[in-house]
Parts: sequence; structure tokens; C-alpha cells
Amino acid sequence: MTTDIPRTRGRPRRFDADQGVEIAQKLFHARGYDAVGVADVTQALGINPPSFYAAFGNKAGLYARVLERYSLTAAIPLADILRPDRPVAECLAAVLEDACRRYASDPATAGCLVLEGTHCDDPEARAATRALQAAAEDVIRGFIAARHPEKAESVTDFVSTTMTGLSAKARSGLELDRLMAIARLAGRILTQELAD
Amino acid sequence: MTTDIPRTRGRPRRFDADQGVEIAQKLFHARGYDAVGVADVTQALGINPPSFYAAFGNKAGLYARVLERYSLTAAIPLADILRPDRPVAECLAAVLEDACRRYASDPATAGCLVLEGTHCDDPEARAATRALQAAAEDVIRGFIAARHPEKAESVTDFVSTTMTGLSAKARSGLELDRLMAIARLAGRILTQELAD
DNA sequence: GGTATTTTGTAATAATGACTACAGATATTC
DNA sequence: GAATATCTGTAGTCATTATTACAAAATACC
Repeated sequence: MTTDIPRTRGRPRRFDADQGVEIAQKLFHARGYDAVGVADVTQALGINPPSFYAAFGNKAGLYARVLERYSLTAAIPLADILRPDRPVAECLAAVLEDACRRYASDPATAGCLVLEGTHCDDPEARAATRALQAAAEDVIRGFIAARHPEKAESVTDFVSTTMTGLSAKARSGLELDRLMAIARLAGRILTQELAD
Repeated sequence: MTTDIPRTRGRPRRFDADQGVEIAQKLFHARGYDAVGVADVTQALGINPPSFYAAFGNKAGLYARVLERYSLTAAIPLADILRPDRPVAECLAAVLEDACRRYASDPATAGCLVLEGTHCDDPEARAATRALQAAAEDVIRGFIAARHPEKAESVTDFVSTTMTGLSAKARSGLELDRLMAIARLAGRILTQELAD
């Protein structure tokens, strides 16, 4: 659902909505949902409020599309990293290290858009991010449960907590090497806890 | 500096400022700096805006007093827990477990006021919370450095990251037992990393 | 070409944010 | 009691917020 339904009638819009979502994603990632106003977005897109509302419905609607785009393009590819043919701990450690790299790859948009979004003040936007986080946790939990069912919950909690902490640390400006040191320390626990 | 300078002249104020700080602390802890308006505070205190500004200067001034009060009454007592006569890892694990209990002690004010405050949108308030966090990290780093200087930075980063994650998890409603399981897992790493 | 349909620009709306002007009230000091 | 200093209540300011009314413009279909 990234692309718009093509309109067959009426005046065509003067801008590309998908490109607008991309620009908005950067804004939301850099400053957070609450701090980015509709005026900021319309200005960045070079459009006026009515065009904005015609294209996205409202601010929450745009955010939903931003979250969807983020999930598809910038989020950690859990499906690729969590491989059934490799040790569970190794895969989870790889997730944490991948997180570090993504969170620190651009100082202007440090941390995870979703995890930081869970702190916002708008109930609707917060619920949307919380749902995405929960979905990711479900994937991780399911992956662990296949081989270590009794430890799935606690280890998932630990991984999720570490990722949340890493995102916050990245946002506060911590450099990649220090983030990676944290991830490796956490990874060592995983190896121990999930020894075959 | 918790108490006001006593006034010798002029009309006395009709409310207790320290008690106002206490009430405001609950509000800020429950909903965050951005989401709590001056109107919320004045209503909770049963006063009008001019009384608020006469007593606290402005919203940021009140927040500074709230942070100070939190540090003195509700924050983790690092000075008590980090004991030079005990293993470093044991003390740090105790910090994490104390954090869990505090963060989950009241569902209405889950997590750490300071750590959650670092996510707020007001630059001044954010800087104040960041400074408190940095000060706490300095204490932890110094404690570790006395016996494990080469690991002080990485272990401090790990502990701080875990605490940040625990605070976020507590805020999202995670129960105490699951928080404690996370802390114990993290504590095991510390024991290993800081083996004598 | 006319009609239906949708977007656009200008401008406004209603709500909420932090903060304050001002006059009256209430205390201490002389 | 008079002077001085401070707080309080009423009411308002000014900026910013998300959102929209309305009419003109630009397209597709007949």
C-alpha cells in the first residue's frame, strides 16, 4: 500500500505523495512526531495545508504511511537475520549489532523511528508505534521459542530492552563503536543463556 | 535548596511551594514534561497562573525544582548501593534491580522521571535531564574505574543502556517480575566482565 | 465543448500553549 | 495608622496548533 490509488478524474496533484512520505519520514525521525507540525511538513513539501489533507487525511494518517515505509525500507530485516539454520544466540546478537549500525548511520536521524515514537504524546501515534514494536517482539519471541521455548519470553524482553536502550543512546549522540561494545556485551549473555 | 527563601514582607502566599513541587512531580512523572501544561499544574494546585509564576518563575523553573526533588527523594541512591567494600559487579547488579523496583513501584508513574525526560521536546528541559543522567553515569564510571579502569567506559555504557531500556519497558507496562528477569540477565554479564 | 471531479491557493477557524497587565488584597515595618 | 512589599484573581495577550471553507484551476469523460 505504499503507492496511491491512481486517480482517473479530476485535477492531478502537483507533487508525489510517496516522495512526500519519504521527506516526512526524515522529519519525524529527526525530531519526533510531536515536534513536527503539519506546517513543517507542508513547507518541506512546498505545498499548502489543503493539499496535505487531500493526500494524507491528517497528521496521523501521514505518520501511518511513514511507519509503513520505515518498516519496509529502514527497519531491521528480522526475517533475513533470524535464520533457522544458525544458532539462536548468534542471530539475536546479529540483530543487536545491525541495530547499532542503523541507529548510528545518520546523526540527523539517530535511533529507531519506531522505538522513539513510543515516547510521543499523541495517543494514536503512540499506539501505532507500540503495535509495530509488539509485532517485532512477536517475531523474535517466535524465533526463540522454536528452539528454547522456556526462555523465549525472558530473552525477548532482554533483547527488546537492549534495543530500546541502544536507540536512546544513539539519539543522545553515542558513537557507533561504543554502541557496538554494548551490543557485544549483551550478545555474550545471549550465547550463554541459549547454549545448545 | 528545596525550601523557599522566607519572605519577611508582603502578602504571604496561600499555598506551600514545596508541596506544589511534589504534586507537579507526580504530574510530570505520569505524563512527561511536554504533555503537562501550566494549566494542569495550576489546576492541580488550586491556584491561578500569576501565583504559579510568582512562585516558580516559569514552567522550566518548576521542572528544575521537580528534578532536584526527584534526585533527592525518588532516584536510585547510588551513593548507598555502590560500596567500595563489595564486588563491583554485585553493586551494579543491585543498581539495576533497585531500578526495576522503583520503575515499577507505581503504575501511574512508571519508569524514571529523568530518563524519560531526556525524550522531551523542550530543549531546556531536555538539557536539564541529560545533565542529571550524565552526572549519574559519572558516578557509576568513577566507581568502576577505581577497580577496573579499562572497562569503566564500556560497562557504564552497558549499565546506562540497560537502565534506559528498563525505564521504557516499565513505562510500557511490563510487570516487575519480568523487569527483574531482565536485570538479572544483565547482572550476570557484569559478574563475568568484572571478574576479579 | 460541456460537465463532473479533484486539487490548489488564500485565508480563516477554533483550541491550546505559555505567559502577563493590572488592580485589589494582605501582610510587615515604621 | 502610613508606607512598602508581595501575592491573588480576573482577564487578556500573543504565538502556534491542527484543520477547513471557499472559489478558482486543471484534468478526464461524454
